[in-house]
Amino acid sequence: MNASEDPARGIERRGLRDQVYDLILERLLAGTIEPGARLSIDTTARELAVSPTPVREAMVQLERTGLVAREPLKGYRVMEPLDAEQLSELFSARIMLETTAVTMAAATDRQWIPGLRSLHAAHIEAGDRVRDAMTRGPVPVQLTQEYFAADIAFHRQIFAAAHNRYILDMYDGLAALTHQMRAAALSGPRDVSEATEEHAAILRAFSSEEPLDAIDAMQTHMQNARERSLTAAAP
Amino acid sequence: MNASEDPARGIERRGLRDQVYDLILERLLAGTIEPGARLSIDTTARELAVSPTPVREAMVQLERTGLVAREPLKGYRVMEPLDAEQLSELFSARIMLETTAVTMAAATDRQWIPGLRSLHAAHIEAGDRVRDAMTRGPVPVQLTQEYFAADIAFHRQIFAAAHNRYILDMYDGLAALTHQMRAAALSGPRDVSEATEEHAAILRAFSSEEPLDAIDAMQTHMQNARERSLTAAAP
DNA sequence: TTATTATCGATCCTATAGGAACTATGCCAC
DNA sequence: GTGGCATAGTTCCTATAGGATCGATAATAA
Repeated sequence: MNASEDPARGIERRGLRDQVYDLILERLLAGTIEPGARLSIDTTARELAVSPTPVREAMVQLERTGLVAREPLKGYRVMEPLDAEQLSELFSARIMLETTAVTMAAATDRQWIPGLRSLHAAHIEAGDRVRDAMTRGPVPVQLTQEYFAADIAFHRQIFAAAHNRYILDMYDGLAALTHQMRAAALSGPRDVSEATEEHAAILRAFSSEEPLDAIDAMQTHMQNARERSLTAAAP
Repeated sequence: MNASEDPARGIERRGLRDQVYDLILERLLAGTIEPGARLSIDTTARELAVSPTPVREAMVQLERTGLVAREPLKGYRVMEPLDAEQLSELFSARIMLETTAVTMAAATDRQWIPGLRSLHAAHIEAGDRVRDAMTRGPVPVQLTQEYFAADIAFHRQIFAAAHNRYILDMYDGLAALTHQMRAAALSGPRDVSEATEEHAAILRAFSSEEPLDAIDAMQTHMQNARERSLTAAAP
């Protein structure tokens, strides 16, 4: 209605479309909506107290993430979780992207490495909180969300350092699916420990005098991550 | 209005959104709209005799192609043509994708090669028509459009043979920019001859007993294409 | 003459209403 | 009992109208 009611919100100026997009994306990544369920346009609009138009725009944008599917004249549906074949293709695509990004990033002046180090520290802290919560029962959704966000931020920093906007966009396009996949694959505290340690190895290689070693470290990380997800997906 | 007027169109069922998307994309790729010009929502809606809502949805979808940019509360603009840095990044991204796709495709059973051969023949025919038109003055827009479409179809077949939907989506996401870039770089009949010959080399390698040679052929093609675009962009 | 401010026009953004299509339920015929 | 058909409900899709914002022009003051 009156978006300028709160002057403290400053220069949001994003329009309703992006806010609706963030809200629905948050719901989808939380996994509370069952796969295959229909995402009604105006039901969602009523729930969020907006008109269907911005919801419709957000849905178009959500198609790009691969989390929802559109059937013309039938509406939107929540995508089913990835099967084994899709999982394999997703990892192949990620390996291609990450390998290229690491190679490009290793050829730069590496001024961005302090930033990567702090992101790594944040990832470790989030991992500690998750492992700590694991000892006391089911892990709250918000903790795992923060953990995955920190993980993605670490990888994304490497892509940003590669200085290629198109490859960065490709990674962002896969980020939502990767997040969803990992949420389904996170099985125990060992996954967290292994992931943070592999990240540390990548960081060490970048900081060393042989930054090209980061390529091998990243490929090791990817292969281990693939195995971790496969063992979790096929019980 | 009444989309069911023609019963022979069968089960299109695409809704207005995709039709509007195709129309605007066609206009953008034709290059008749000057860069930086504003794409008014309801002006476009009036021109196409539809309501602003499907136009708005098509615009969201067009953002993904990189041909239009959105400024919240200010509308959409036609993107400026790619500068040298963006051009370099685009080629780096394409080389990554094409190299990976060729490697994957070479490892398959290669039943798709007859299809690639016919696409190559169509590409040659379209190239002949363009070169023929070049001798008689300015080339009609439709001919160059068909030529680029045949070129993209050739590459896309290789991506389809790689059997990775995510990498295929990445290629599709770059296709519009590639098309636009090539339209600005097409300078003379030599470009057409070289491109078709390089495609022929890729096809020969795929058909040979050493399909992995197609990787080298593709990389040669990419590097030559990069040089052709650079010489055309910097007169 | 220059800088600031107020006003006007155009456009985007949002909300509401009506028509069209799809899904599901119930009925009838075989 | 089963298959086909008609009808009702729900939802998507499109169109129109009103409020808010941005950019530009013109007028005024220094």
